Amino acid sequence: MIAMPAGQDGADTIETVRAFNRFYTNRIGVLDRAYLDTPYTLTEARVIYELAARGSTSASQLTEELSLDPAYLSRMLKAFAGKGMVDAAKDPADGRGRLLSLTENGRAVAADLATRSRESISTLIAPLDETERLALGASLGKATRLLGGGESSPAILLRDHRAGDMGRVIASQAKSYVETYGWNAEYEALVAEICANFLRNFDPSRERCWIAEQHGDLVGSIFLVKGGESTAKLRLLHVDAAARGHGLGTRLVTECIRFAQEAGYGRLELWTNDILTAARRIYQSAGFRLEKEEAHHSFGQDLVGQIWALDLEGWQAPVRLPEALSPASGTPATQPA
Amino acid sequence: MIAMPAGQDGADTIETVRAFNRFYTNRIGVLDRAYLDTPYTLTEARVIYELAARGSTSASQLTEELSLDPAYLSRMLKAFAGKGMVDAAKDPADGRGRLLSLTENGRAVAADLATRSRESISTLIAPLDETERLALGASLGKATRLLGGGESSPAILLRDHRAGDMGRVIASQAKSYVETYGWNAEYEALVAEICANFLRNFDPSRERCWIAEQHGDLVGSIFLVKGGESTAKLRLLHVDAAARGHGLGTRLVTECIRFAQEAGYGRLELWTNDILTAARRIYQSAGFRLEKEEAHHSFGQDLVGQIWALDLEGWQAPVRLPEALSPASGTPATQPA
DNA sequence: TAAAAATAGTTGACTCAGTCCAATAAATTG
DNA sequence: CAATTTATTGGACTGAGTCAACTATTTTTA
Repeated sequence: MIAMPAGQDGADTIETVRAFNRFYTNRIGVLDRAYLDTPYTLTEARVIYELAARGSTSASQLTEELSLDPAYLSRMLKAFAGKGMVDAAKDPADGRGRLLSLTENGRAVAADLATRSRESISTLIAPLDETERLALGASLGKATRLLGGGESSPAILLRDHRAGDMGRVIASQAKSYVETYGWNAEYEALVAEICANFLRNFDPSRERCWIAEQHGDLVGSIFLVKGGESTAKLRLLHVDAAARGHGLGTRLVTECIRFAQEAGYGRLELWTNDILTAARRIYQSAGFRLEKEEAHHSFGQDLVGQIWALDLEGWQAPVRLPEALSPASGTPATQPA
Repeated sequence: MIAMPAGQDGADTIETVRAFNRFYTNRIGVLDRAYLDTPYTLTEARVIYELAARGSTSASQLTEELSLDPAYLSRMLKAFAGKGMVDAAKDPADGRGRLLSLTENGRAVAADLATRSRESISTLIAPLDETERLALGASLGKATRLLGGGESSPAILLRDHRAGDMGRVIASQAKSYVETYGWNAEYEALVAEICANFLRNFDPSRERCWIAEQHGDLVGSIFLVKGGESTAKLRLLHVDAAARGHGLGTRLVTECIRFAQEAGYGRLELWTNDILTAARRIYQSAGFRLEKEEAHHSFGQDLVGQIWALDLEGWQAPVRLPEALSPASGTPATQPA
């Protein structure tokens, strides 16, 4: 009746990758033979693409990047030069090397190849509907990034919440706290209640939720809700393990404080637990002071709850170098005594 | 402050696939040249793999599947036969064709190739931690399935809820109802409340949640909770668009009813809305009767709520052919008058 | 600073994976 | 039974990619 969880350990990953490899060589490899109906080989096309992508390069860089035989590449470039596709100028810095670049003509060929490549992929994904296309793009993008092919820029976007985001926040927080601290389902219930109340009573002018997204995945969040007369409450700060080390927590807290200030609140409060040291450091650096501590038993654990507060009057974001995230990097002046 | 949603339309998908293609040929293609340190070409290895995978085949099937030149394959098979790797028996059914199969020897070669392939991939994913490996497997698996390489078997598993599942349920339902029926955030709030209460008051002997998972994605869910003396409530039935057409809804409802019966309830109730016709059909086929209808304004819409009920005394699952899912497929005998 | 070693690229010679075309032989069709 | 189609094979070829040897520089080292 109830089946096993879909276990996928290391060995299983290998089999999945192997299956993908076979599938991909069968399906895509077909398109490569007489590359896209052009007089060029797949390898030639790769060289042309690489030349177009980098402004000008050396032959050795190309052999390196594309794992080509230097002799083979040399002949290929000679042929390209013969057709007026590439310019090979002496490298002024190094007499041995030559600087290669595409001519106008060569760039036209590159553009043509790119168009054909797009068309061929367009055919490939033709049977997919929009949702499936998005899923495919996300999957292959993620695979590329995981295998080290993507740019290293994290590109984390902050945006307002949309349909389904509360659920994603609940899921990511519950999973994280259960796995990291062994908290029980009570925590997921609490987060769900908070989120439900947020949606029910949401007042856009005085409340807000920030969703941090990276490549379409939710990687962090923070909420600001009314707490009383002129008091706002910061809630549910969370940064996913995968996105830590980029100052996202600080960024979220800063956004939140700034909005609270603009919305006219005088004081910002938050409740947290002492074991969440990373979060505490962020609060401290932002200027929060610890107001109260109290032991409690929740989420199946003995914990120490903490209430922190920040005076929003004249608050200014502490100056910190972007990406400088070591615990000591907060300027001491902004830390409470 | 607030950035654009990470828009990824059709054109964007194409670019992602192209980038992946380039990356993959550069990264993986390298491994292919002198295939895995064996005397075999990549193409030869593909043929060997295919022969190992199918018990016995014809040459024409291989050329078809791997897009090979028949002449080329013929020569290759001859060479394999010479080395005692393949057996080519006359096809009794068709005198023109021959049935190909690997010999003991050939199977040993296939096993060796598989091992080397696994090792090479193991190296490739060595820098990834466990979470990243799982993500890679999931991504490539999904890409394979999307592009039509996976087995068509849906393989939907039902299991109890785990940490984070409530969040996933909330997210998928909210997204789905907002997109399909234009419901507002009130609905997400309601689902979140229901889930929170479920977790808070969860009584494993009399309550239960089923999560339907396909390839690691949540594709459906259903809840059973206490409703009163001897009455149980069925809640939050949902089947994701991607998983419809496999009888999952019926399967979930059947599981739920069966559990309710075993748990000793006498009556099962549920609340739904008349616009959810697919769900209603499932309830009807299972034997539920419409007890009450009432117009209400919720989720930003004018809706008609319905209460359905089922007498659990002596209930038996209606007989239906597996995968026979057309609305009329429920046997009339089991449908309420 | 001169000799040795490494780097960047070129050229010649070669091979073998993969292609194209035609032939053969059995099976199917009209 | 002639005509056509399907399954496979053989001959002939080509050109992508490899290996080794060589020149021209630059860098290292003794």
